[in-house]
Amino acid sequence: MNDGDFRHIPQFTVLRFARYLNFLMNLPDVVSEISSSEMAGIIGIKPTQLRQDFFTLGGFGRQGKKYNVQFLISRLREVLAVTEEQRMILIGAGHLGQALANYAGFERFGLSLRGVFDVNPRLVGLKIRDIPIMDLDSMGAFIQRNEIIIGIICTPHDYAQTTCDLLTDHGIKAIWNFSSEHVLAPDDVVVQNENLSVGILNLSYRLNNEL
Amino acid sequence: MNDGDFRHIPQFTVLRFARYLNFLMNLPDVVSEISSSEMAGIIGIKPTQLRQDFFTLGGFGRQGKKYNVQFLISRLREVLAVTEEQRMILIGAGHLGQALANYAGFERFGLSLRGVFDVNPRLVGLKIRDIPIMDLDSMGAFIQRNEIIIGIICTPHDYAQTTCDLLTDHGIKAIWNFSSEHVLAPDDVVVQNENLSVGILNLSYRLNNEL
DNA sequence: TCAAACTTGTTTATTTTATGACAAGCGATG
DNA sequence: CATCGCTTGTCATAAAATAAACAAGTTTGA
Repeated sequence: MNDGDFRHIPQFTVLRFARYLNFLMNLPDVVSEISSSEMAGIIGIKPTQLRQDFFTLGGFGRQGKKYNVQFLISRLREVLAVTEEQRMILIGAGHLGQALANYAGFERFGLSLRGVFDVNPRLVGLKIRDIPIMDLDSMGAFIQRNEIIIGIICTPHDYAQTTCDLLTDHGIKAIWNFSSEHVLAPDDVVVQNENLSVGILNLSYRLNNEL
Repeated sequence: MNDGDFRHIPQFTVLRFARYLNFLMNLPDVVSEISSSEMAGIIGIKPTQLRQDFFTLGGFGRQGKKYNVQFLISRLREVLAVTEEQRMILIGAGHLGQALANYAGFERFGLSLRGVFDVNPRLVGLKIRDIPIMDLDSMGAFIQRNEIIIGIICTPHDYAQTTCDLLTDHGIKAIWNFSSEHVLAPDDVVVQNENLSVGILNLSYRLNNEL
């Protein structure tokens, strides 16, 4: 119902888009359409917020009719830019690093983990799901040869910023940081800090204040 | 400088409190005081936001003087309710579950993981850092005997809601959910959904739109 | 002692996000 | 065909979060 298709998408709407996409992709195949209130109820938000979110994408859906699940999925993949393959590497093959490398759930978004790097010589040479663990010194060449654009940091916190610098020096454009240290990067690099302690501390606060 | 000490704390301020606390606890011992601009610069926010956040806690700090690191830490621990031990269990000993169980980083907040549960008989009986992996059937009794208040869900997404229900049925008051399914719980239970895909999808969006 | 360069506390304004209200459209039922 | 109950699109308003501005205090050094 609108023309330009270019409306500003609020920051928080993007986060919800990710949740919507996840939810829709987990849905059984037999579900071909869904209403805003059904979906919002399960996700735990208000239907009007969901419709407002979709409104920023321009008019799809028609009044009186539910949303088509497959169309929603493809539209959201488009917006979130996960229609084509994006290659990743991971640095730090500790417990969390290994767990993420073993997790195959990102592949359905076209996110492909190509290599794991560590400084521990006892880990170098091993494989995780056919993904080789390599020495950190070989990272630069690997990034260029394999057109890697996303780096995942799973090092101890005191190596996080150094690792981040190393990644950006070698041309990485997106960093997903799981260490407990907030890392900073140049303006042309996107950083997503995912400090797990924040989640549990927030839970602790809410446990003692909301109830 | 204020009296009642009771001001509303915005939701997002709480999340930043968690980041502040993390940052301060990672600091070397020799750093005994810090200014809002130093701290904000490293964390990647504006100094005025940091001061505004602390303002909600009532007046501490004095004009002209930097913040005392130890005082900040203890005040933040107080607000986030991590001054005393809180006991946790974890359900689902897959890769991510094992990684979290191996991660000792939460203990410094008094968060103590007491048991891991799984349905896989090949895992039951093993230990992770002295934490026993037990059969899911024994969970209810374990919760009551050990005064567990936090449950961590690391199951596949199609078992997440069932696990959540099981936990709440046995009196768990806080749930930290790492599955890709958003789980819902009764009003007297706090849920923190930590779907990892949201982070990477947000990163993908920003990579393709902010740059 | 005085001034300059810092610091934080607090209020006010701006921006961003969430909610509410309602028109408009579809589909089934009688 | 008319109506009732459902649906989404859209705009206006309310609420929340962020940023700016500045007063007021401390420290340092000339």
